[in-house]
Amino acid sequence: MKRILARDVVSNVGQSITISGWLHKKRLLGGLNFLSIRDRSGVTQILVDSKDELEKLRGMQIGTVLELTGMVVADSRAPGGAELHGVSLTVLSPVTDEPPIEIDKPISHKSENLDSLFEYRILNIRNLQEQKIFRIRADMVHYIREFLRSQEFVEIDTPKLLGAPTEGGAEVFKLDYFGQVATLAQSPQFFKQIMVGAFERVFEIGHSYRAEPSATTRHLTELTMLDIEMGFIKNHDEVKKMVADMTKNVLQRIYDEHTDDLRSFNAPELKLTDDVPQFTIAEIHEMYTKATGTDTTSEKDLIPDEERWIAEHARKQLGSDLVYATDFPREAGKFYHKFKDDNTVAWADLLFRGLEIATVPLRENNYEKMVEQMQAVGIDVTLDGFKYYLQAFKYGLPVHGGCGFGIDRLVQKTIGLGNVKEATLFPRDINRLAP
RNA sequence: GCGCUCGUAGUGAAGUUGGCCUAUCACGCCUCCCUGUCACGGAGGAGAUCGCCGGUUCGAAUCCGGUCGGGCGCGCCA
Repeated sequence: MKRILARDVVSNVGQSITISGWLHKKRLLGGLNFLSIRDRSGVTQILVDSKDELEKLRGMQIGTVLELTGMVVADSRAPGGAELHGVSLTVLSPVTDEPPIEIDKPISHKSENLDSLFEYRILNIRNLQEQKIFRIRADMVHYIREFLRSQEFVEIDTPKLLGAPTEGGAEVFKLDYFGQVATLAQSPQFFKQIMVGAFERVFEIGHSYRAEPSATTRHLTELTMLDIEMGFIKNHDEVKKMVADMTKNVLQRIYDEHTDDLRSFNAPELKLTDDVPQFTIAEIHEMYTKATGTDTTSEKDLIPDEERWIAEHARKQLGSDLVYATDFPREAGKFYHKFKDDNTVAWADLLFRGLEIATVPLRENNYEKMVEQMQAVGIDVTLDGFKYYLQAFKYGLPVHGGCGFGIDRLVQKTIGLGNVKEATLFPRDINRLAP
């Protein structure tokens, strides 16, 4: 018999149907016994009226996989307006061990309980509220793809297994590769720039690996990045606008289409403006120093508290959850950045609710200048890690820029989760490699 | 990596100025009762060498040292 999903039960009133799913809840009242059966579309209530049928569930724990056939009866007292009566049930996969956590109850997201959250991830991901996080995440990624494709970006995949380390900066993971040293990619940086030479506009959604011993609420060792790169741009503003438009589009859609889900997480009200407010790093240092008395004017980057402060300012004074911090000082720049005449870098950070979610720089695209900037920081441009990269410049790259955008952080801040790991199915950090 | 903080049944918590702890509660689990539950309700029961090692003491969940692990903040972060 054809399987009917939970969401379609109510449209089969008067019919005998078969459903299958996981035993989600037993509420045994004696002569009146209710079961909740979970499938991918939701939960169906079953009224078990036969003692023999109920007896098949003796010793069966939550999570037991069942198939049930019964008559759909409309009843306003049933969740969803209908339930199954007169069921006969078959145990497809018995579960006799008591699950270590309660799947049908709210799962604690208190920071001190996060270890248990990830330790029992296999089971708590069956919790309906927990699932919402990852359904929201899946849709946000889907919206990002739709937006970028509508702007004629081509999706690419680039290798995560690389040779000797190149970019420097963040620590890289090294591993044995048939006797030679390989590293895990910290970003698709070089490859996406190379691909500008083919498609002008490219993006990749993939994993990046960083061996930084960071123990914070915003770091993972394996993270999901959206990398965008676009060529033939007039100026830095054009890239910032593209990234801002994409972000606003995705946020607005998720708020429109998951309104109830976001409310169930007490997600903050979404505040967007036509133009994302912008402040230079120097301006933020000055404003922050004036407001708090802590002098940050000699910092090359924003300190975490400044990120929170400027976000608060943008939300309260300007009505925007998004804010750009622009014009990083020259000493913060890397060899592939485009430096400006005023001793700053054409590089902006996009902050969302107080957290850096994207870096949005302009690249140097002139071959000679690129080689010069590389040699200035002691790079041997004949190494494999650089010579192929440089070919793209030697044989013609237009002015280009893009962004590295943290998907995990975007989801975290959209929902209002305290730790980026909560927005990740199976987070990887300094101590956790499983599950 | 540094600082602060936490570690008690399967889960979440209380107890932590040493003795009233033979360790308390809630949920879950087991047995039974219950005909409209939806965090069902009721009665009873099982389940913890209080992270680990060592020390102080007549006596340690509680104090001290070490160790492992978690969390938060900072640093680091193309």
